[in-house]
Amino acid sequence: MWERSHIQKAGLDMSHTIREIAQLAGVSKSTVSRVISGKGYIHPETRDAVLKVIEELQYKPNAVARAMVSQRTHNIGVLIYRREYPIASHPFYGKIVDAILATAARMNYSVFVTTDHEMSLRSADFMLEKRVDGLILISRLQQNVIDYIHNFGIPYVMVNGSTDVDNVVHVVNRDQDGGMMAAEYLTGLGHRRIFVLAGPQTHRSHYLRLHGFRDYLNGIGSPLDPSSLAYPQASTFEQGYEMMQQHWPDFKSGGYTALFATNDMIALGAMKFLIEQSVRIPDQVAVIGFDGIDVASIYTPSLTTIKVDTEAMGRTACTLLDKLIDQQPVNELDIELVPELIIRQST
Amino acid sequence: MWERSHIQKAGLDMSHTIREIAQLAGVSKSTVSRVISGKGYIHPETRDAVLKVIEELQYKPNAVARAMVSQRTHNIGVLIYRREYPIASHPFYGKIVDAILATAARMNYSVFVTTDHEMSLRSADFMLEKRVDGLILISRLQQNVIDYIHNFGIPYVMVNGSTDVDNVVHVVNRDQDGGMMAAEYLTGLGHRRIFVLAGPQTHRSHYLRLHGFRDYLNGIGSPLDPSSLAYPQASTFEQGYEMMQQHWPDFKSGGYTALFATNDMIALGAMKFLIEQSVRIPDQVAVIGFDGIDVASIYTPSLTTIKVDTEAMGRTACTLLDKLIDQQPVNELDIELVPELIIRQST
DNA sequence: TTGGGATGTGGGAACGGTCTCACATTCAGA
DNA sequence: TCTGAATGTGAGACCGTTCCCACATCCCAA
Repeated sequence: MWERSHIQKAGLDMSHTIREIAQLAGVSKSTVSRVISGKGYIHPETRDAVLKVIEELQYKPNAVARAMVSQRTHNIGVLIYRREYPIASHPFYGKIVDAILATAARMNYSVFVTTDHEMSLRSADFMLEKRVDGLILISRLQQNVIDYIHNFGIPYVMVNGSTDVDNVVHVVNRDQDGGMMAAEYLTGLGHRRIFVLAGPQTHRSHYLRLHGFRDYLNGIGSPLDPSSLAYPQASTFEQGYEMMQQHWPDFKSGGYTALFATNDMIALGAMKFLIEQSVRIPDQVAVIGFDGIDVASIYTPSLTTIKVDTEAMGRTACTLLDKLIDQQPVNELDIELVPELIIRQST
Repeated sequence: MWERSHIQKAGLDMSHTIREIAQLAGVSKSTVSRVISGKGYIHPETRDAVLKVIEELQYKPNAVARAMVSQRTHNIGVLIYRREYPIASHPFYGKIVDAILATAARMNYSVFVTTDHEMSLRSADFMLEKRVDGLILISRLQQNVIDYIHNFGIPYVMVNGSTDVDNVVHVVNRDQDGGMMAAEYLTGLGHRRIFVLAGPQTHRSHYLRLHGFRDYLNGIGSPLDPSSLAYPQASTFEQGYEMMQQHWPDFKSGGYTALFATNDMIALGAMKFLIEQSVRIPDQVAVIGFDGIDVASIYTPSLTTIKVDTEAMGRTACTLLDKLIDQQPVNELDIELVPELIIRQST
């Protein structure tokens, strides 16, 4: 049986306070504070003496106490709504989180990461009570959660979501343009019979991607036939597979030469089914997805896709949030990022 | 041009203090504190009156102030060392983080997630200054970072890593057993000529997995030939692909019927190369990986693997850390989780 | 010599809670 | 009627910082 006290003893000793430093250096705590912050006048000799004690005791300023008086925690929260997947390992949102983590670190913010499924208000409450300086809301959170946060009066930025509230900073992908890019690319390759797997149309992204795609086809006078469309209920691999399976008879008889899915996971699921049916990709059927998740690049065949700039999403969200926190003016409320066509083996 | 003051005004008003509540309820702040904490005697009527004011003002206790006096932040930090990938989106570590996030939320902890590449001590310093109640260290951090944290005297748990320091709680996978399971399974299928791609042997996991595999083969009198072994420099998809490509001539002429890789990413990379060479999997070559990442299950063919219980890793780490924080006795320092063989299409 | 800016330091009030202690009231049992 | 435990409330110290203000030098120009 082993008790924690052992570990405790192993450490040199628990953390010190500014008062102890002051005492040992023979100065007042105000002076120590001045040395640490670098503000105000201080005699070089005094500074060195204080610095020496700080070094010796391995003193680390208490950020909690600091936050208490400065009313700034230098913490931000990331709140994600996900039903299907947990957050961090989500192939798409995880990338955004990564970018936020990297950018926030550079800006000296620590990041609370929270996933919110079901308990909704509880996780928001948590962040609010912890007095984060600001929040980044990812994906489509329930409106009541947004209102709740909004009413608390804390700065926040929405990523890849939408809300009814006005005057909120949004960072989104130009999904409609991306849809058009996909259509332009496929038709440019000569494809005319294209099957489309469109994820939940209640989702802003899926909706816009489909519409961009459709608009382009309309524009070139080759409109999308309703029978060429299927709607997976969720934007998952499994749904992609099942939907493809379900529509396989029509697909075969329909003379389709290409497939567009409104996200990569659906595309991959569909592709798996096609491969299992010994369909040669891209020779018999070309496949294009949307998102640009990592898996798409390592699949066999690797998946052509419209890549969302998740790095920029996270980075921009962070930068804007920092501005809001600093009360700096933000001259654009809606940041729209341009996606990129990544051509791979599947087309 | 839009300024943040607009958003500010939108909120009902900034957060209130216990003092305001007290004033409005006509009681002292001690009483309000008692209502909130539920400790001590309090008259039902007084409680209701206070509760009413709290509800009206949407009062949220300030966790920072609370932490200040209680010396407990109810925050924990997750520190991950990763060179190749960012953290959250890492297919393996991301899963552990997810489990930590879920468990921590259940235990009323908020979680700081930090990735540590290069800056090493800086991210540790950050957590320490924020006075987290404890830390979870994932993967093999540099020893000096561990020492640094250890000396500070804060409770911490190591996941999937190792250290020279004694009396540290470790949560690991039974990698050696897993290696044996892979060998047992493949030989059970009748395979005798097995090629092995073993990731960096400086990594505890890769080292043990290879050794378990080798031990089993030795045990059944069919030892692994050194020529059947290749060492990718990193445990990545690309390295798996390249290594397979490089050893392809030997592989073809060697009469191999199976491939074992010490992690899934390497296995997938190798598999991609094999598929591109029109090798039929599993008919001509059976492939087995290790880790049990999501991609393995959706690949075509899906990858048989030794799955590490990442959920239990995160959960256990959290539970143990909570015990350490609470100064409860921990009767086992090394928690070893049992991996599971997941049979899929590739074997 | 004297005034006053520049330089250097300390005292003490916040920040928003928790918690101990003191004190007041009620009430049951002797 | 008295006593003391149970119940209920408030005052104020404290957690570890920051920052304002007061005060003490020092130095240089008038």
